[in-house]
Amino acid sequence: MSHVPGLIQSIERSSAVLRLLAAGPGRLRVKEVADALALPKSTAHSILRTLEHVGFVEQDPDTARYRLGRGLLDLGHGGIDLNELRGRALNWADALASRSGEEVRIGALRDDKVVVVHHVFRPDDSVQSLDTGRLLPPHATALGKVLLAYNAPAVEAAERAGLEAYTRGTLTTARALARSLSETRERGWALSVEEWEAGRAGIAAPVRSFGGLVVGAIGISGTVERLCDTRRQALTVQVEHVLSTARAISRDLAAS
Amino acid sequence: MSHVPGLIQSIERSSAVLRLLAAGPGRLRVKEVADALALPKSTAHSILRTLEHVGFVEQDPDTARYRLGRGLLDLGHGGIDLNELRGRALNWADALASRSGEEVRIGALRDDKVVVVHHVFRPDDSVQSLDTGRLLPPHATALGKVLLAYNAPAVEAAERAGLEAYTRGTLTTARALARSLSETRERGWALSVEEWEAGRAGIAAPVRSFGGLVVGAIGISGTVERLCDTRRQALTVQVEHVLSTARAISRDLAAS
DNA sequence: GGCCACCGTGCGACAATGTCGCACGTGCCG
DNA sequence: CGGCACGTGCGACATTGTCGCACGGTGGCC
Repeated sequence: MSHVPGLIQSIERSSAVLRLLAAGPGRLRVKEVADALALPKSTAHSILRTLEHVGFVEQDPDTARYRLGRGLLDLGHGGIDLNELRGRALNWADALASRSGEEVRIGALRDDKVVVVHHVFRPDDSVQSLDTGRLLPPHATALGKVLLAYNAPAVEAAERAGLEAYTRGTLTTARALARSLSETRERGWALSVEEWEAGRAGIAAPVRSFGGLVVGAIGISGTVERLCDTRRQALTVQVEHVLSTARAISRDLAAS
Repeated sequence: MSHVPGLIQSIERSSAVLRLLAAGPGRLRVKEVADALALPKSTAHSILRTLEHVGFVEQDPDTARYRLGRGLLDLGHGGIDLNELRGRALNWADALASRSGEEVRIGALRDDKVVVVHHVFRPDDSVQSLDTGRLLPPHATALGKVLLAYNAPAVEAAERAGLEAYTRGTLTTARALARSLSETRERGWALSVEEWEAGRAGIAAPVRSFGGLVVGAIGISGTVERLCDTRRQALTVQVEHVLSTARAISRDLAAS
């Protein structure tokens, strides 16, 4: 049927599918959805498959019928399942630690703070404390800057909470932070050099789920000498290690 | 970014937009959405415009920022706004009445019954009762058969409630009803000849909103002699009147 | 108060993408 | 046990979504 140009047809159709499923309590067959919207079976099935993938609809394993999914409710209570992120990232984190020779952290935003979801020690180091579950300041760490770069409200919240200075290098003004976040977006990864602890640096990159939504960040941290060159710029090899790992986890999440 | 083939990219993206908007309490700018999902501004804007059109997001008129819309909540409480359907159909209903020379009804499903949303009298007839707000049986009227044809759960409900016989022509078996509904889907309009009241017939067609979702039906009713030929088949001219009017209202709704 | 930069919006062309037809295998109903 | 109808997957085509660019307006900074 004629559809208004300038609007995305498949999104209109998917919203119609959701409305249709919401209209009645009964679960619907593919054929019924196709009939209701005057679509070919294939097209309806393709839309349903995608909606199922993103969690907006669920398919009853027995009857093969579709109903609304839990993902829609989560929109109200807003949030990503951190356990899934952690589980998906476990394998890759170890590999990153051994390849880079540095400790690895995986983080996500929670209440305007960075929560460390997973932590892998530096391979050849003995005395380290387990950071899992710990909260980090978003504006002073590479992990945090990645998460802020792709989440505007969190930036405002962080500024409202005050940009506390931990070292002389900590970004304490909204201007400086905004510039750093913009740089992070452009190149796709974040760098933090002595902004949180003296002598230490961090490199982090975003972990994306389907649609490109940033659901977390993964990064390495170590001494400035090991992560940076003499001009305090991040070493390309280490950046590549982080980036490729982040992309691998993203691909993994998107295929779930 | 690489996306899984077999899935619809724009739907994945739109779900990511919704999740992003749900993640924080703050309203987001187009730029912020685009940055967060690593999309060009244009693409993000196109997705947001479509989501706004279907009611899943709303744009603050002052700040131009986007937030989640009421349409998402309506999914939980499932239902179409009947007032909008009525308002949109008012003008066209009058025109249909004068062109066809018959009375016009607009109906929608409510609790497995057909509720008459709007009613226009037959032009040259004086004594008629206003049907607006009245409930009609779905299986015995043309309006109802259109609505059932595109809503499978309602069919089950109607069968559970019992297919009451009003005349000798009323379809009282699930089989006969299913066949009639299938026929209705194929040709895109419904016919009812002496199934509800003796001597009277009805012709109805679906009113579709965006995505093709059937939100209501519009039809004419009159004596069998005026609506049908000698073989009790619907007159082509009257069918065309109903169909073109239904299409016009659908276009109107889709452009809202 | 003026300037500049950024943002929201719209258009157009290209190519990627969604759509559609067809066919397979399966489960249910008769 | 046979037949039908449904869910699912694949592939080719053409439509459609995407992206780059440019305009007008607004807000912020100096």
